[in-house]
Amino acid sequence: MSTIQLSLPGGSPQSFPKGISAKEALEKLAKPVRSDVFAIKVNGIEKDLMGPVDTDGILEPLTFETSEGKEVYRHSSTHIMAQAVKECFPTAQLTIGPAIDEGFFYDFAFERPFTPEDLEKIEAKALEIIQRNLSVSRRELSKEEAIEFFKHRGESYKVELIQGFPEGEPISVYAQGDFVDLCRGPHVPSTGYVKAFKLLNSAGAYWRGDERNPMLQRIYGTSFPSEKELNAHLHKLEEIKRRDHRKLGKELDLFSIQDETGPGLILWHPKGSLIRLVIENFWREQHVAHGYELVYSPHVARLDLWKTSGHVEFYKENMFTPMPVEASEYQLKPMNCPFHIMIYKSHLRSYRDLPLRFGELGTVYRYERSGVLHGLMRVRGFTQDDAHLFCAPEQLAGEVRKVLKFVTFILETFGFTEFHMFLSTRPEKAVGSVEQWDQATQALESALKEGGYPYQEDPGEGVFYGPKIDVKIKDALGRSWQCSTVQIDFNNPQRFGLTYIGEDGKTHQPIMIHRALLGSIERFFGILVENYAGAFPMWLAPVQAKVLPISDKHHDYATQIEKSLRQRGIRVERDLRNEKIGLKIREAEKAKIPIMVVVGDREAETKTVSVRQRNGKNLGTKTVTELMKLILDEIPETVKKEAVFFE
RNA sequence: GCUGGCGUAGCUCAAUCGGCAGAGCAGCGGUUUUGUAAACCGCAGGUCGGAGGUUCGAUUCCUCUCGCCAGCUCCA
Repeated sequence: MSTIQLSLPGGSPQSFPKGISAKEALEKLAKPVRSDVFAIKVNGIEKDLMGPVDTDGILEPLTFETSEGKEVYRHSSTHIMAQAVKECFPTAQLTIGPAIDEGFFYDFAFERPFTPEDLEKIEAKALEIIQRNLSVSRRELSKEEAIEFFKHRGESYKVELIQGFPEGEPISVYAQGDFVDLCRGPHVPSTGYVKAFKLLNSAGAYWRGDERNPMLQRIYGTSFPSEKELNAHLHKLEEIKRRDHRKLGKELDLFSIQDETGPGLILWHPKGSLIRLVIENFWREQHVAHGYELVYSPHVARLDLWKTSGHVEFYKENMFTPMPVEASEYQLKPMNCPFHIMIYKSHLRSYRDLPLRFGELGTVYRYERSGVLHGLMRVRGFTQDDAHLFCAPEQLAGEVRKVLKFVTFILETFGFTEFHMFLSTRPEKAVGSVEQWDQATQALESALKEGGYPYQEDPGEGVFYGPKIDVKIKDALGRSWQCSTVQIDFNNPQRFGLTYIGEDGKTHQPIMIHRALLGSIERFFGILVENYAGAFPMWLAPVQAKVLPISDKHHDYATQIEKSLRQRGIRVERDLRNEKIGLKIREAEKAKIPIMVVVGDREAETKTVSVRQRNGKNLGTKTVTELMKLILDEIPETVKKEAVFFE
């Protein structure tokens, strides 16, 4: 019998008989083997723990702590769910069921949607299957055998999947009890390895994601190695619900979307508008300080403009229907770029003028299918914090570098400190030469590298007119949101015939950069609401302090305090209602006002105030000067007045 | 757009297996003059999302329609 050499990462190799199970080998190499190991990587390839090892190699045990391990665990979990569905509803057909970020799903072809009662039944059955601790085994079949096997079982979707597989390669199936599923694997050794299991919800999903295909019934679930971790996850889901900007937007009276107005169209109420105003003021000041020129453009324009820009050709499905005006047609703008281009074109430009940076908080309207609208996150009318930079090719990398620095500065001010950058390269359907793409992609890459930003490449995810960098931020709950985007465009300069006169006296074509930092003001605002759970930091809080007199004897003093704070530019309100202090505090607390200023006899006599924070902390007695300092100190320097400038 | 669920007072939610629709909070009027998350009493408030249909009678059953929610797809 031949032997093989196996080792742990960084460990010394030992000899084993060829075909030994990974588990046995591991038991000899690592003492003791952790009980939560349920799969293995052999030379970097994920394998079953019970499977044979045939080659020399390094064994890396997999647990739930690794992302690969998590995937295996959830994948096994979804098989358990699928088995439960088949046991409860034998006529349901299997389709696909992958692990996803925080759990798993499985799509079934079934004659009707699953009800919440069905889910309970399925979950109970799944727990029973876990109890049974069925061992999970792998088998390989030829393509023909596999087709025959699943045909026999009435699994026509599986047959369709297998028919799409390459010829000649063996096809693996996994079995646990009577349940057999087509699967690449690996899986946990037995169903009992899944400890905490929960089904979450069900909804329709198209076969292969195509709406022309039949609708399947998708069930979502999640699983963890312990009840404790599962509960923590369920709490997080509750927290997400609690922070939902649609709910908080109503409670805090920030905005509304009304049927009579139209879906996807936002009405900004005074408190929400105030926050927006603070955001926009900050944005404008910083743009001016960073060498941008602010512009304004109309909401509609001749359809011809959108033909020139290529939007009619490439973006039609997202545009509102054009409207006839006199002899021509006008289009509600889905983007701002053509206007900024027209401003560029209004003069003959010299290389000395470049780079030109036109910025605008430009409101655009896009037709979105009704089913995709979602609060402030996905709407039909929104304001982009847009800018278009026109530069010479050699300035490209430098401009991108500056934009990235600007992006992180702005987002950090809003309290986001974790960024993930993505570089998207040439898609299949693209304009421009491969050389142009390479050059632009290199400019983006070098800006990322020079800035020291780690990034991930998204091959083929660029826009048709050029490569781009997307920046995603992480919020307080660890969710990521894409806000900023920096896109290079060599298409539009060409379409619009943009030029500048170079040092050589000849005509050259500038390169355009489209960029947004916050993305959409509506969406970014929604993200802020959820990130802060409605408790905005001092500089954004629509009401920064509320003066609460104990009784109407103290109204004059309260009014006086209010006036002093207002004079220092603090956004302050007072509550002169004939109510007890407890109620006034409760309501100020619910409105998430950062500072409550309680004034009664004691304060009026000593010319002081009693200060309470919205977190319930009582800061005790302060002078008005101390109170003002307290509030103003909480406002970041960069948003106070002067903008910080950096190169 | 598609599949499923939902739509009752400003808000959060009851009820009616077809028979004049109910509570808390908010609002208004009064009493109370209050010390760090809800004082008390009273009043008012709804063509039950909209349009048709079935019925002696529809908020309830049926059809269509609008909107919302969860997904699919798409995306700032």
